[in-house]
Amino acid sequence: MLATALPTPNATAARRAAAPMPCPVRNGQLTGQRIVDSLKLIHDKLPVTRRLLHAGESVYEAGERFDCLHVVNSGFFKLVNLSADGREQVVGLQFKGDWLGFDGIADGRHGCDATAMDTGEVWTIRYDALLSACAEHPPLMGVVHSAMSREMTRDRDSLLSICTLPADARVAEFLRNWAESLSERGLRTDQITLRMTRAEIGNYLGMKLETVSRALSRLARDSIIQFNENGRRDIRIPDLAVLAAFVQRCVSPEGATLQ
Amino acid sequence: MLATALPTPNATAARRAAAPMPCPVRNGQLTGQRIVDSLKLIHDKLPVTRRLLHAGESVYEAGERFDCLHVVNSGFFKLVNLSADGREQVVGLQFKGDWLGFDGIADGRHGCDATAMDTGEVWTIRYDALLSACAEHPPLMGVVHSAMSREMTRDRDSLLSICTLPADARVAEFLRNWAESLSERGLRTDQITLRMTRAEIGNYLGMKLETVSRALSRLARDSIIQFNENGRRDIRIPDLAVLAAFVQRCVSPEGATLQ
DNA sequence: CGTAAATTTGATACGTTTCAACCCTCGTGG
DNA sequence: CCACGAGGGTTGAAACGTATCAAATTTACG
Repeated sequence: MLATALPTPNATAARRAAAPMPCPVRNGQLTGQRIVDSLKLIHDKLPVTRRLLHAGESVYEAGERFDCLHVVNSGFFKLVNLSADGREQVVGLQFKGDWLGFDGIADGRHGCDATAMDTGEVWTIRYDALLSACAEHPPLMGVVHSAMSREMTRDRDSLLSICTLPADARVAEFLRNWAESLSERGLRTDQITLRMTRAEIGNYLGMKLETVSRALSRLARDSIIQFNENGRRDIRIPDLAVLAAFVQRCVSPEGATLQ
Repeated sequence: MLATALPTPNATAARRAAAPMPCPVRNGQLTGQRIVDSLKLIHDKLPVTRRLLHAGESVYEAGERFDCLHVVNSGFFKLVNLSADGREQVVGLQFKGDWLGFDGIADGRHGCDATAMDTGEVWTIRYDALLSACAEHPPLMGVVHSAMSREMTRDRDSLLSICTLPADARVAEFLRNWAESLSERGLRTDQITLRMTRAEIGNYLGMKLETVSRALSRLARDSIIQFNENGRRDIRIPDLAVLAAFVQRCVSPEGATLQ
């Protein structure tokens, strides 16, 4: 039993599972509505500057002075953390409705690079303007806090996966999360196009590119995913539940289907 | 070269290092002042409820309804993220001046357990009361945002270490960060007492307890740290620079002392 | 169309985990 | 007072999973 690594009694392991958990589809729809509503609120109440970026262009870079936050309106973006000695780590993937730049608030400088992964648009908002607007329009503050809070939760779930799942399961979880993000935004989840190289995926998941490649090959061999005819960047997920079940099987290799 | 795992050109690797980086001691003093000032502001402007906790007691648990945030006034606390299937992961260690509970804002429920590691006090603040107070007293909002932002930055630095450093260096970095936290709070850094078991440290760093034990033994053998006469929970760090140098040596095993 | 980049796959090396034994400390109760 | 047991820690040997190195193949793109 993995969880016994911590002395804390694990009688409460299923607490989180016990929390109200609406069905994924409905939750996706609710989340989708939240994203749409938030974007509308931002657009209506804030002085935003629209900015179009192409793949590889950066919204900001680590070390730059922090003045603005950005909301992703389309496309998707990676956050890369850099160490002084040149190590780099993808620490986040941001989709429509997600924010960029919170990490700069504390010390007035950005701590990460934010880079477009394909063509996309961000809405740029001066932080001081945001604060003024929030003062006049409190619900806006709720939107901002929720976005920060959600980002922390996502980062921690990501850390949990990295530290507790073997490579194959990590890749499966990654695909599942990606599909979930698409679902929340009202997009189809059976057909997903990764706009990241194996090296980027591997960096994000804490493994090497070859390991990602092998994991995907195994998932395909077991028919948990399929590659499209064209290239190997398009992945079909016949059944998300099967993908989730695979992750569970990696965690508890019992034959029994518990819960 | 590790960094070539990502296609992004790495010409900018030292950007972060190039950012203004005051000497550690002075930075510690500045941070210490910030912590003191923040706590004073919170205490003056907010209706706080003081709450004393003993080792093992929880401030809140995952799944509980979110109503309040908490500021650590003394002691230290761990944040443990739980998955539905029982995996658990220490995702944060919070010291004096740090906040607890941000992760609950987004969906109204806490996503982690927050547990006291020794006797300590938190100041509990109703979230709605905090919002009202911030509306009347804007600097307070800055304090809250900074705290959230800093927590995100710290989590990402932690992820960077976990994904890019070998076990020994991770343990060394952990000790260095711990000492840095103490330094920022005006405490002595040559003598630190870990109030965590090897299993907890290992979980936090993404390795097993035996690996932590071996890493500490090796650091001690190389005189980078020393164990105290009493027990092996008290660790002396003769020279923080040597500890930092050890981490660098793990990353770039060249004999040359670059920069 | 040709070249560079990305991907796959195999063989091997390496680091961490697993399993096991043993030690130490501390609190408890015979 | 000391025997005892529980929890934490250390260390060794072997097993395991992932990284590394090295092809060969496919894909992207000027």
